[in-house]
Amino acid sequence: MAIDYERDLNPAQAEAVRHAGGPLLVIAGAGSGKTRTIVYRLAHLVSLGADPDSILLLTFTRKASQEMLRRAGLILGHDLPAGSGGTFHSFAYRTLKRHSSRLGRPGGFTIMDRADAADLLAEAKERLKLGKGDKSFPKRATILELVSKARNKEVSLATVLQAESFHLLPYAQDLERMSEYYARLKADHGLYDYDDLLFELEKLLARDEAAREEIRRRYVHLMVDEYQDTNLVQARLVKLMAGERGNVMAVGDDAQSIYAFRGANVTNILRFPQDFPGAAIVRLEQNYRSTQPILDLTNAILAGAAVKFDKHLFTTRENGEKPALVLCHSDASQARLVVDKVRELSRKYLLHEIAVLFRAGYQAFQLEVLLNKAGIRYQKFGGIKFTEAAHIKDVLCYLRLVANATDLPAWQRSLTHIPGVGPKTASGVAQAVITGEAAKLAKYRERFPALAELLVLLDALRRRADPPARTLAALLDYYQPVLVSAYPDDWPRRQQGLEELSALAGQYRDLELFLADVSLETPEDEAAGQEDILVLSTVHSAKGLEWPCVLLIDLVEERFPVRRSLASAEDMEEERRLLYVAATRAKDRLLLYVPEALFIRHQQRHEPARPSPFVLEWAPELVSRWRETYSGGVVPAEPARTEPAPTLALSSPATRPEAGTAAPAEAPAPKKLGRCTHKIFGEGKIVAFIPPDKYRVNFQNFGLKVIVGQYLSME
DNA sequence: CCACCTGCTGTTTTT
DNA sequence: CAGCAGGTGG
Repeated sequence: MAIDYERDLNPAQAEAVRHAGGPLLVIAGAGSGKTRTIVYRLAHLVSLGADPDSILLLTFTRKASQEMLRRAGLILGHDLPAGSGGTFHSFAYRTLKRHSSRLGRPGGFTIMDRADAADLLAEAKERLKLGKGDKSFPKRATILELVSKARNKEVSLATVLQAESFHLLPYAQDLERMSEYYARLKADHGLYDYDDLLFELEKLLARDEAAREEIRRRYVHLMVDEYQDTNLVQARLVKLMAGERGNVMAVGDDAQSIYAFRGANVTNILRFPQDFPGAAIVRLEQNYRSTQPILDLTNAILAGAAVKFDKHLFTTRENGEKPALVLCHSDASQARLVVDKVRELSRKYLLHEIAVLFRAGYQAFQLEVLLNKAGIRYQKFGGIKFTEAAHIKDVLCYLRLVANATDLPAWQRSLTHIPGVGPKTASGVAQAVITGEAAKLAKYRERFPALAELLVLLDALRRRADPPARTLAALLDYYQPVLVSAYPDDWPRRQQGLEELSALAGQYRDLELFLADVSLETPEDEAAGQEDILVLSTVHSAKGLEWPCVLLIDLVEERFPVRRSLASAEDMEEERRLLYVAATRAKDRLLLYVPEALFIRHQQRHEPARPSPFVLEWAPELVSRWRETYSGGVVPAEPARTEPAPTLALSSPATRPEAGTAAPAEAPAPKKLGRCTHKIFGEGKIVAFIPPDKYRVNFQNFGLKVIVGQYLSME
């Protein structure tokens, strides 16, 4: 197979592809053909005689890794050898498993997902008798987040608390103790959390020369994508594996760093030339993805960053529609408008060429309901995963017990499904099983006949060591009545998921490997991408992907950026980069939705929302503006001119002078204090002007509120 | 002593 | 709507 490098690549891409050896850093702007460059380089190396088995492709996210391997397979004309690439975590698992005899963990090890880790922390809390009766003791999810962040950033728990949760500082000691106990529980029960995979691999490579040499011999060429998302230990792993030879190609974009929250460190990519002396550096700046109007907007988003990026993307795709900014009454009507728009677009585009993006998984709930009603098929990425669904976890826990009889969280979960058994009994039984206290166990078996049944089954399965699919089938028989009684309203739907799991298990011969893949690689959903199906995705999961049409919803304060980030300049910068990532996914059409009110669940009513501060930065010519009419249509909205009285009209957000450049005296003249109306709140009285653009309004039915002037009309 | 029920709270992103 | 704490009844 001959690849025409001259035809397919621009000079910068070709330079990266032809790079002879030694370290190479590719700074690749969004849509600049980054994946293409990696894939062509891989093909080039193979054409020069490199063994495909000797090339390792690593990234942080599973999505990006799958996409990279898929495209590499396409250009090479065949699938890459298994083990050619994956996420850092899955690579770490495979390597650790291969060297498990050297790890001093004879019983094998099980990977815990977030829920398991939280359960184990709860166990630690229980045993240490911490936080009893203290309502403000941090929740286990919060603690897990803090513990993991401390590890990822490689600082003390106290430092993390100091930096972002000072209100929890009084608990620093308790949390420290919990964290230590948690680590001990993991070691005692053959459990690894996600972070352990990376640190254990580092330990192995650093201490065990034979293992290190084996890896270095095996992987001659290392390619790391999304390098800006690596954390400290990942960067050290790359260094350890590359060795003296330093055949590392790191690809990334500092402007797309969106994982600082889990310890990703942009300085990794900035420091690459120092970490790997003599590194060649190639910059890819021509964008092949988006039209110029879309790039104008994304360049503007970056221009507002506090840390300026030395980046200005350009394209030859001069023509195209401006991004559309759509004002809608509420998030509920936004969902309806999005469905309408998807229907309209689907006349010109295939459904899978359209994506709806959002900041957090729950923001798609209303939309999902409407899509189901409209009969539009969709696939959702991000948010709750297949394997996190309760019934799937149940069954996986039985399997885990077959693979690892000391898996404490798995015991807890499996045993509490037995009638009459709760957390305490479960803990006691697990303890008795693990330590082999036969007498104690016999008592438990007597008291709970169903327990005896489960123990016999697990024992038999462990001895038989069948292929995973057969073991799973036996366990499903056992689980069936549990499923029906635990989920009386929707067990048939859940059963389908279990069948999918069975099908997946059929592809494996090794139980441990099956379990690891289930927690480290998203099992491809039944709709595997190429089908004609709409994509819903969090912005994080959309990274590295592209669509002709992108609809971005909920561009309001508190949702994008999320509320918590408003307090910290650093977090706000990450939100900005996140918005940049979202907008740069679009090739032809970009639609941005700004609801003016959000449904507040616990109050059962709508509250007004303010547009995202990022939206307020955009100059009027960057976007076309639209608003929802009261009859549910969408009409062009001329900025500012729609205001009834020019003297009262505040400059529209887009024309507002840069904050800080305008002296207070130059601020727009305040509206008269007097009566006004608001779409949601109805009639009210303006009682004060709050520069630069807000009013305090006393509404007849809602009381005092602070409202952006733009949303008030005067009588 | 412990499982189960009831009522309150507060919602990010990934491996 | 889940996750969690505190009360209750077995």
